[in-house]
Amino acid sequence: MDMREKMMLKIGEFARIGQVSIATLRHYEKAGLLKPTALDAETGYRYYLLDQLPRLNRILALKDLGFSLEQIARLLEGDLDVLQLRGMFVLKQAQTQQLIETEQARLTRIAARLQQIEQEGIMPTYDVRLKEVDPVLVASMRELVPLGENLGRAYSKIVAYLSQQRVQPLQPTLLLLHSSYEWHNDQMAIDVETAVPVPTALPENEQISTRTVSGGWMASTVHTGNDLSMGKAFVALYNWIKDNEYHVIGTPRLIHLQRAEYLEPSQYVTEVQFPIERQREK
Amino acid sequence: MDMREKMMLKIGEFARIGQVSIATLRHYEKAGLLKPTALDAETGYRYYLLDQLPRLNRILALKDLGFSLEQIARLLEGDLDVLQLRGMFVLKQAQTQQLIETEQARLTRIAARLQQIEQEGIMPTYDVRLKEVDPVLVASMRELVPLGENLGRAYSKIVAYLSQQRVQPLQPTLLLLHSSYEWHNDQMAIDVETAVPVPTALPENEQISTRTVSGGWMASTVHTGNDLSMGKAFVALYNWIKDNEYHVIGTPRLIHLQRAEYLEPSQYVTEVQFPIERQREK
DNA sequence: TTGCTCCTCACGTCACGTGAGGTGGC
DNA sequence: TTGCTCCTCACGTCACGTGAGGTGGC
Repeated sequence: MDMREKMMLKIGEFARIGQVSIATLRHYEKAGLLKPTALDAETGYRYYLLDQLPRLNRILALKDLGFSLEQIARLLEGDLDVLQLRGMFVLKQAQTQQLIETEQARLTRIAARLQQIEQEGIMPTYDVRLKEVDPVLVASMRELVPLGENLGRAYSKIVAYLSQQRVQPLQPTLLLLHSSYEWHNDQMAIDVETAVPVPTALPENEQISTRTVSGGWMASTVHTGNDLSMGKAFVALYNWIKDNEYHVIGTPRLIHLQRAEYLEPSQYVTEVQFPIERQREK
Repeated sequence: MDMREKMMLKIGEFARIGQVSIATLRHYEKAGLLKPTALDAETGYRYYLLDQLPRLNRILALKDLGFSLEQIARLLEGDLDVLQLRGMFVLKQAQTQQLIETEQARLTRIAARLQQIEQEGIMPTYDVRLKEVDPVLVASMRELVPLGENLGRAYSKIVAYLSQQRVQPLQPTLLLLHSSYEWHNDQMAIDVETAVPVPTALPENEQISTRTVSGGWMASTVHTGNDLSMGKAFVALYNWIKDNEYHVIGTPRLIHLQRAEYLEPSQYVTEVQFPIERQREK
């Protein structure tokens, strides 16, 4: 090699100086980010100049800022004006900020789980999920149900009315718990609305009306078994909502995913939902 | 279907209730996480029971905590004792914490870049990288070099000595800048050590000694061109170190990656390194 | 002749998403 | 017959890492 020329580096040397793997350099070539200055036509050997080191460093610096190779290619093209350049960095900044917040929330949930595991010595029974539900049209009836009685006793009345109106009830039935237990006629009672989804509005009845139950974000868990054993599901939901800095903004709901006369109560499957909202910032 | 049996759900219904995609359910089956209760041998249709919803929710909750499907499989196996269970969560917590710190650091770097772009209206010239370098054995000579003179003027003396000792100098030469400019004999001068890597120790000489230059973490950037225009590289390094909450813990180094008599100074390639350390926590 | 470095495919990663091409029940 | 739902491959994603099988220069 002519000593008066700049040093040509084989891929291994350039990789060592640049502190990257050979595979990375080949990958960057395929991605159009960094082409060897020379290619030996016979052997296919790649040759690099040290002049290319700043470009490699720029690629690695941008990657370190979180840009994809495709974005880096655009950034290196040089045909961006300052506003576009700034835009890409502002966007990346926002995405990174968002990611951090997501991970912080995750950390909170992990810590809550860990505490449960340490207290109970086992994986908690109920898994809470955040979900968005759609509004739904229902035929509903609201009443005070004395303690101990079947919460959904209005269900058969609604079904009878629907059948009389020749309307098919849609699965599954919702119960909206408008209050906790309270006194009513010397008994503890609960103010509950039984709501059966229907495909279309019905004429009013003195007891049964058609309305739209609102949708929105819910903290949700699934309970298997009879209604009396549902307390822990409520506790799990409450704790999750508290630990994750949400708060309740409406009536709790029970969704009778699996329930029928011919089933044992131990086979019932009920989803419990609490409508929630992010805690306001302090 | 016998009405006295539990409802069998087709994959689409189960997916809708569980708020996941059909592809996800099929994927979880392949991963051994959630098998349909029944498979129609003729059609291949998958059938699920609502009883499986809690398991799906558990899978999704664990995924939401950041576990991989393989880890979730282990967590669901149930053959973990509390210590192992706790261990997996503690590990995940630590990893998440680590990730957040990494992203925070990234955010700091993005903000610094963004500020540079807004001030200079262009992508900064120098890209700083963090790298770890190995200790290296060198033949070195330290002297005070007056302002304006070639910093590496000791280089030829060392090379001559090495040649006399029949030792090949290894590329590339290092300069260690032991001080900034200071007064010396009525002139500004800089205390600089020229260090040529050698494969083996040499006998002492009144001017040239063999020693090991320490390794460690460096903030590094690459300058192309002559030494006089190197100021901006130093500024870029200083700012990066400050912005990223490191601090300098040793002498700056210049590495003559590309430099020779026959080259134009504009073709010189020099790496500038500052040994650094994480800022102590407040 | 033996290492050493380089070459080009091709496949794997992770958790699915997205067709392509085909079948079964109302 | 026409939608609708389901089926099974197969490929793509992103930035490389890791062989397998082969070649060129000291």
